[in-house]
This record gives sequence, C-alpha cells and structure tokens, in this order.
Amino acid sequence: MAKAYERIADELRDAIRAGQLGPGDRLPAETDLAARHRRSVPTVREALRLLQDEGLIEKQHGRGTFVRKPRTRVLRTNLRHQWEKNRAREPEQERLRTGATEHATGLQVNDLVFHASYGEAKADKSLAEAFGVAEGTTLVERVYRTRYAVETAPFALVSSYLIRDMVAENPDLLDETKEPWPGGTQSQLLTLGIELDRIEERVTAHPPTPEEAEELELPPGTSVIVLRKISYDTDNRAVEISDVTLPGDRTEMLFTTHLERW
Amino acid sequence: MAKAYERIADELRDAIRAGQLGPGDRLPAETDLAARHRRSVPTVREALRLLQDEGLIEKQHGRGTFVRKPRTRVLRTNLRHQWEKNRAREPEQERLRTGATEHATGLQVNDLVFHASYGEAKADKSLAEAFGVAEGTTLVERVYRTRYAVETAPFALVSSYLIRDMVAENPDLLDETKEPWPGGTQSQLLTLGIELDRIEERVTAHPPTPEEAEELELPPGTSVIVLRKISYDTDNRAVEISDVTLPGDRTEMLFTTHLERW
DNA sequence: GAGTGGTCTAGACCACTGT
DNA sequence: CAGTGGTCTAGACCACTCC
Repeated sequence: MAKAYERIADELRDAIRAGQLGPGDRLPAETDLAARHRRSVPTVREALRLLQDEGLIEKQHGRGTFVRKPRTRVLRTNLRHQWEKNRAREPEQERLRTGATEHATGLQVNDLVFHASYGEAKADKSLAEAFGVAEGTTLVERVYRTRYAVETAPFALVSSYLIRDMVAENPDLLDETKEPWPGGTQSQLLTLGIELDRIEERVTAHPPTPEEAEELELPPGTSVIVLRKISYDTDNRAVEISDVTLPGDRTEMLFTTHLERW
Repeated sequence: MAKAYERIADELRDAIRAGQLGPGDRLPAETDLAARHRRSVPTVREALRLLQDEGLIEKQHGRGTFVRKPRTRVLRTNLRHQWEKNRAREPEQERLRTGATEHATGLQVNDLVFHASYGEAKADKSLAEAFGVAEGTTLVERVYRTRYAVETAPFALVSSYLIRDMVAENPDLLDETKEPWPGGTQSQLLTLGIELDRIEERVTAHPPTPEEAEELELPPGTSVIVLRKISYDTDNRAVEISDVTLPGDRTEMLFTTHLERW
C-alpha cells in the first residue's frame, strides 16, 4: 500500500497535469486537504513539500498554496561570441549604442547591468589550472549581476577574471572608473593585440546553495545552472574566464555547432 | 532569532564545508542531534531535509545519514558532432570498431547502449514545430538508455526522432532488427544523401519529476539537465531531433565555439 | 536485538495576508 | 478579525541494516 502523503501528492499532481488546476490557481487549504483525506496536517504538508520540490507548486505564507506559473525564459546563445568579436572592431560610437547582453539574450535595452565590484584576486586551484598559471597568481576580478528590468530577480551572477600581468599594458583595464568597458571584453583585449580563437563553455547543474537561492531569489524547487566560459586567444592561451550562475527555471541555452562540409 | 532547524542545518553545513565532516562520513543519529540541541526529532529531520535538498547529505534507511560523495562526472562535448560526421564516411568495418558514445564521453568500451524501444510516433506540437511539419506527422522513434558499466544508474535517457517519409527510402532505417545502427545516425542519413550542416542544442535544467528520479536513480537533492538536439542538413531542413535527459550531478557539458579569424 | 531513519498523530502557538 | 501557512512538540509504531 502506498504511503498516505504520496497518495495525496499523486492526486494533486494528476489534477495539475490534467489541467483541472491551472497555473496560478489556489490549492485547497492544508486543513481542508487533511480533513478530506482523513489525515493529519503534517502529513498533508509532507505531500505538498514533494510537489514543491518538483517545482509544481509555490507556497505563500498567509495566502495559500498555488500552482506555479512558468517564468519568462531568457535565451543565451553561443552565436553571441562571433557577434561580439565582429563588434570589437567597429568604431567606439557604434559599440556604445548597443550592449552585448541585449543581443545575447534577445531582450531589449530594458536590461541593466549592475556593476557590483571590481578588484584583484588570487587564482585558486581551479582558476590557476584553467589559466595555466601558478596558484596564487594575481587576477583582475569583476563581479556583476544582470537583471531584467521589470522583475526584481537577477538572471545571472557573473565573476569574470583576467590575468593582471597580461592586461597591465592597458591601464584602462585596471581603472575601475572606466567601467563598464565600452564594447566588452573582446574590444578591450584587442587594445592589447589579443585576438580570440575559440571559446569553451562547461555547463553543469545542481540544486541551489542557500546563498545562490537568496541572490537569485530562487523559490524551493528550482535548479541552478553553472557555466564556466574560457576564452582562448590565437596563441592558445586562456585569456579570460567567466563563472556564470543562472537560474535553471528561466534560462535556456542554445549552442550551435557548425560542421565542415564534405 | 533564527529558526531552530536553520541553526541546526547551519551548524552541520559549516562542519561539512570546513571538512570536519568529509565525504562518506556518517552524521550523528537524529535522536543524538535532537538531544544535543534540546529539540524534538521532527525539528532535526527538518534541518536534515534542508541539507538533503542542497545535495549535501544522503540518508540511508536503517544505516544513517552520510555526507555525499561527488559522483563520477561524464563529459559530453560538442566536438563529438564533427567526429561523428568524419566517421560516417569511413568504411563500415572501421565504424563498427568504436561506438560514438565512448568518444563523446571520454569513457572506454565498458559503456553499454541498451536499446529499449523502437517504433513510430506522431509529432506533438513541440516536435512538429522543430521539424517544421504538421502536427501528427508520422515519426520514427527510438528510445534508449546509456549506462556506465560499473554502476546501475543510467546516465542518459534518449528519445530520438526522424521523419518517416524522409527516411523511408532506406528500409534499413525502418528495420528494428538492424539496431543498433552501425556508425550512428549520420552514417545512416548519408545513405539517403543527407549531409548535416549544423547541430543546435538547447539546454535547460529543472528538478526531476518522480518518473525521471526513478529512471535515473536520482537521490533527492539533484537536478536534471534536459537537452534537445536538432540536426540540420545542408538544405537547412531539421532532419533529426533527440531529447536527452541527463542527471545534473554527474554530467558536465563542454561546448566549444570556434571564431572566425580577423 | 539494537540502532537507525520513515511515517504519522493530535495538537499548540506563531507569523503573515487580507478584509 | 478570520484564514492561511510556518514552526515545534512528544510521542507511537514501522521498516530497514547490521551484528
């Protein structure tokens, strides 16, 4: 015989999947569900927790339990990399007109980039390995959030790293007041004579840590996508690394691979 | 004042992050934790559930609660697509020698592909849109699981679709007994004169449904990566679509984007 | 059999939302 | 204020693992 809380959860899940309970609808109160199934309230709460962990429902203290609405998805595509590379050689005036984020996500200029912090950091083991330098090497670090204007929750947390000694020739790159860099990183790297050859992106997913949940305003029942982007120049050196944390329930990534013709 | 279960969870999480409790270590019994914090057992269980949802711990009925070990990760890279394309034109004997999965994941031939089902299906709305055909169009459907030999849990659930009318010219493609297709899909498409131009992969992440959790043997506190791969031929037609479900805690995806030289 | 986590009860009281 | 979910108690009994 199935457990009581599973039976309650199954009944509600079926109702949601069948559309008897649509997005935004309120579920019966916990006391009602308990009475209907002749179970205690904690048992009902156990059932609701299952559905919450699956991302199907959302609880609102004092108001009730609701079927979750799908959130607006943001598309992130690797076509942006070639676009940014082309853009890097355009006149500065043209570059200032449009930001890279809008193009990458398909959204308009309502997007905002908040510059949160800028400074130096020492390479930890993972960064040192990726850059191919010694642990403890000094890096330039930028940390920022990307936010969709009509919502409060950011849709990306980004930490971006450069090797300080490599970029020291251009003082603008070390000058905090020059933020945000007009034309993006590729344009700035060009001032150092650096041309990018390829970009590697590693993607994993996991449930959010409490810190990630708070920063991305993630409700229980969502996942986090972690992306590490490594840019290599034409000498095959790793010149820039970005760690990006994305909310899984509102991010869609599109990678296009072009194949050589026969 | 912080809630009791949060304080207990914080204490344990700190101990794990600091390394006082390492991977595989057993946590104190729930009754012990309750006594130490002068709280009831359900309160302690609430704290443990938090950590479980974060993927930090794993409960084993009758044995105890343990700090989770990171699972062996499987790397999936888009370099495989070019590799498979090159392979498609090699002699059949050579193609039979190695499977595509081994190369794609970096694992050896211990991998197994279980063919679970093979048949026809009608295009639902999402597939019809992606293929650019009418809803209800007949498709050839293959459903299979990829498993790592030394573990019981599969690391991928795959549903692969072709348009039946497009592949009908080659009876081998409709013949179940010819499975697994020697040389992979690209090799078979070549027999129809179809050459692939590019591959699009869309990636999202979400918490597992009960069905996914069961099939992939996912413990609570893991995410699922969903990947839809669309292959386009040189006439820009979508010729093959695969929906791949991957366990988030053991999958790493690597996408390399090559940029045009200046 | 001893020890562990899993399920469940029947309540109490608190905190938040809306009227 | 009434109604909702959030936290917590003090126990009971079951199911599983290991010795």
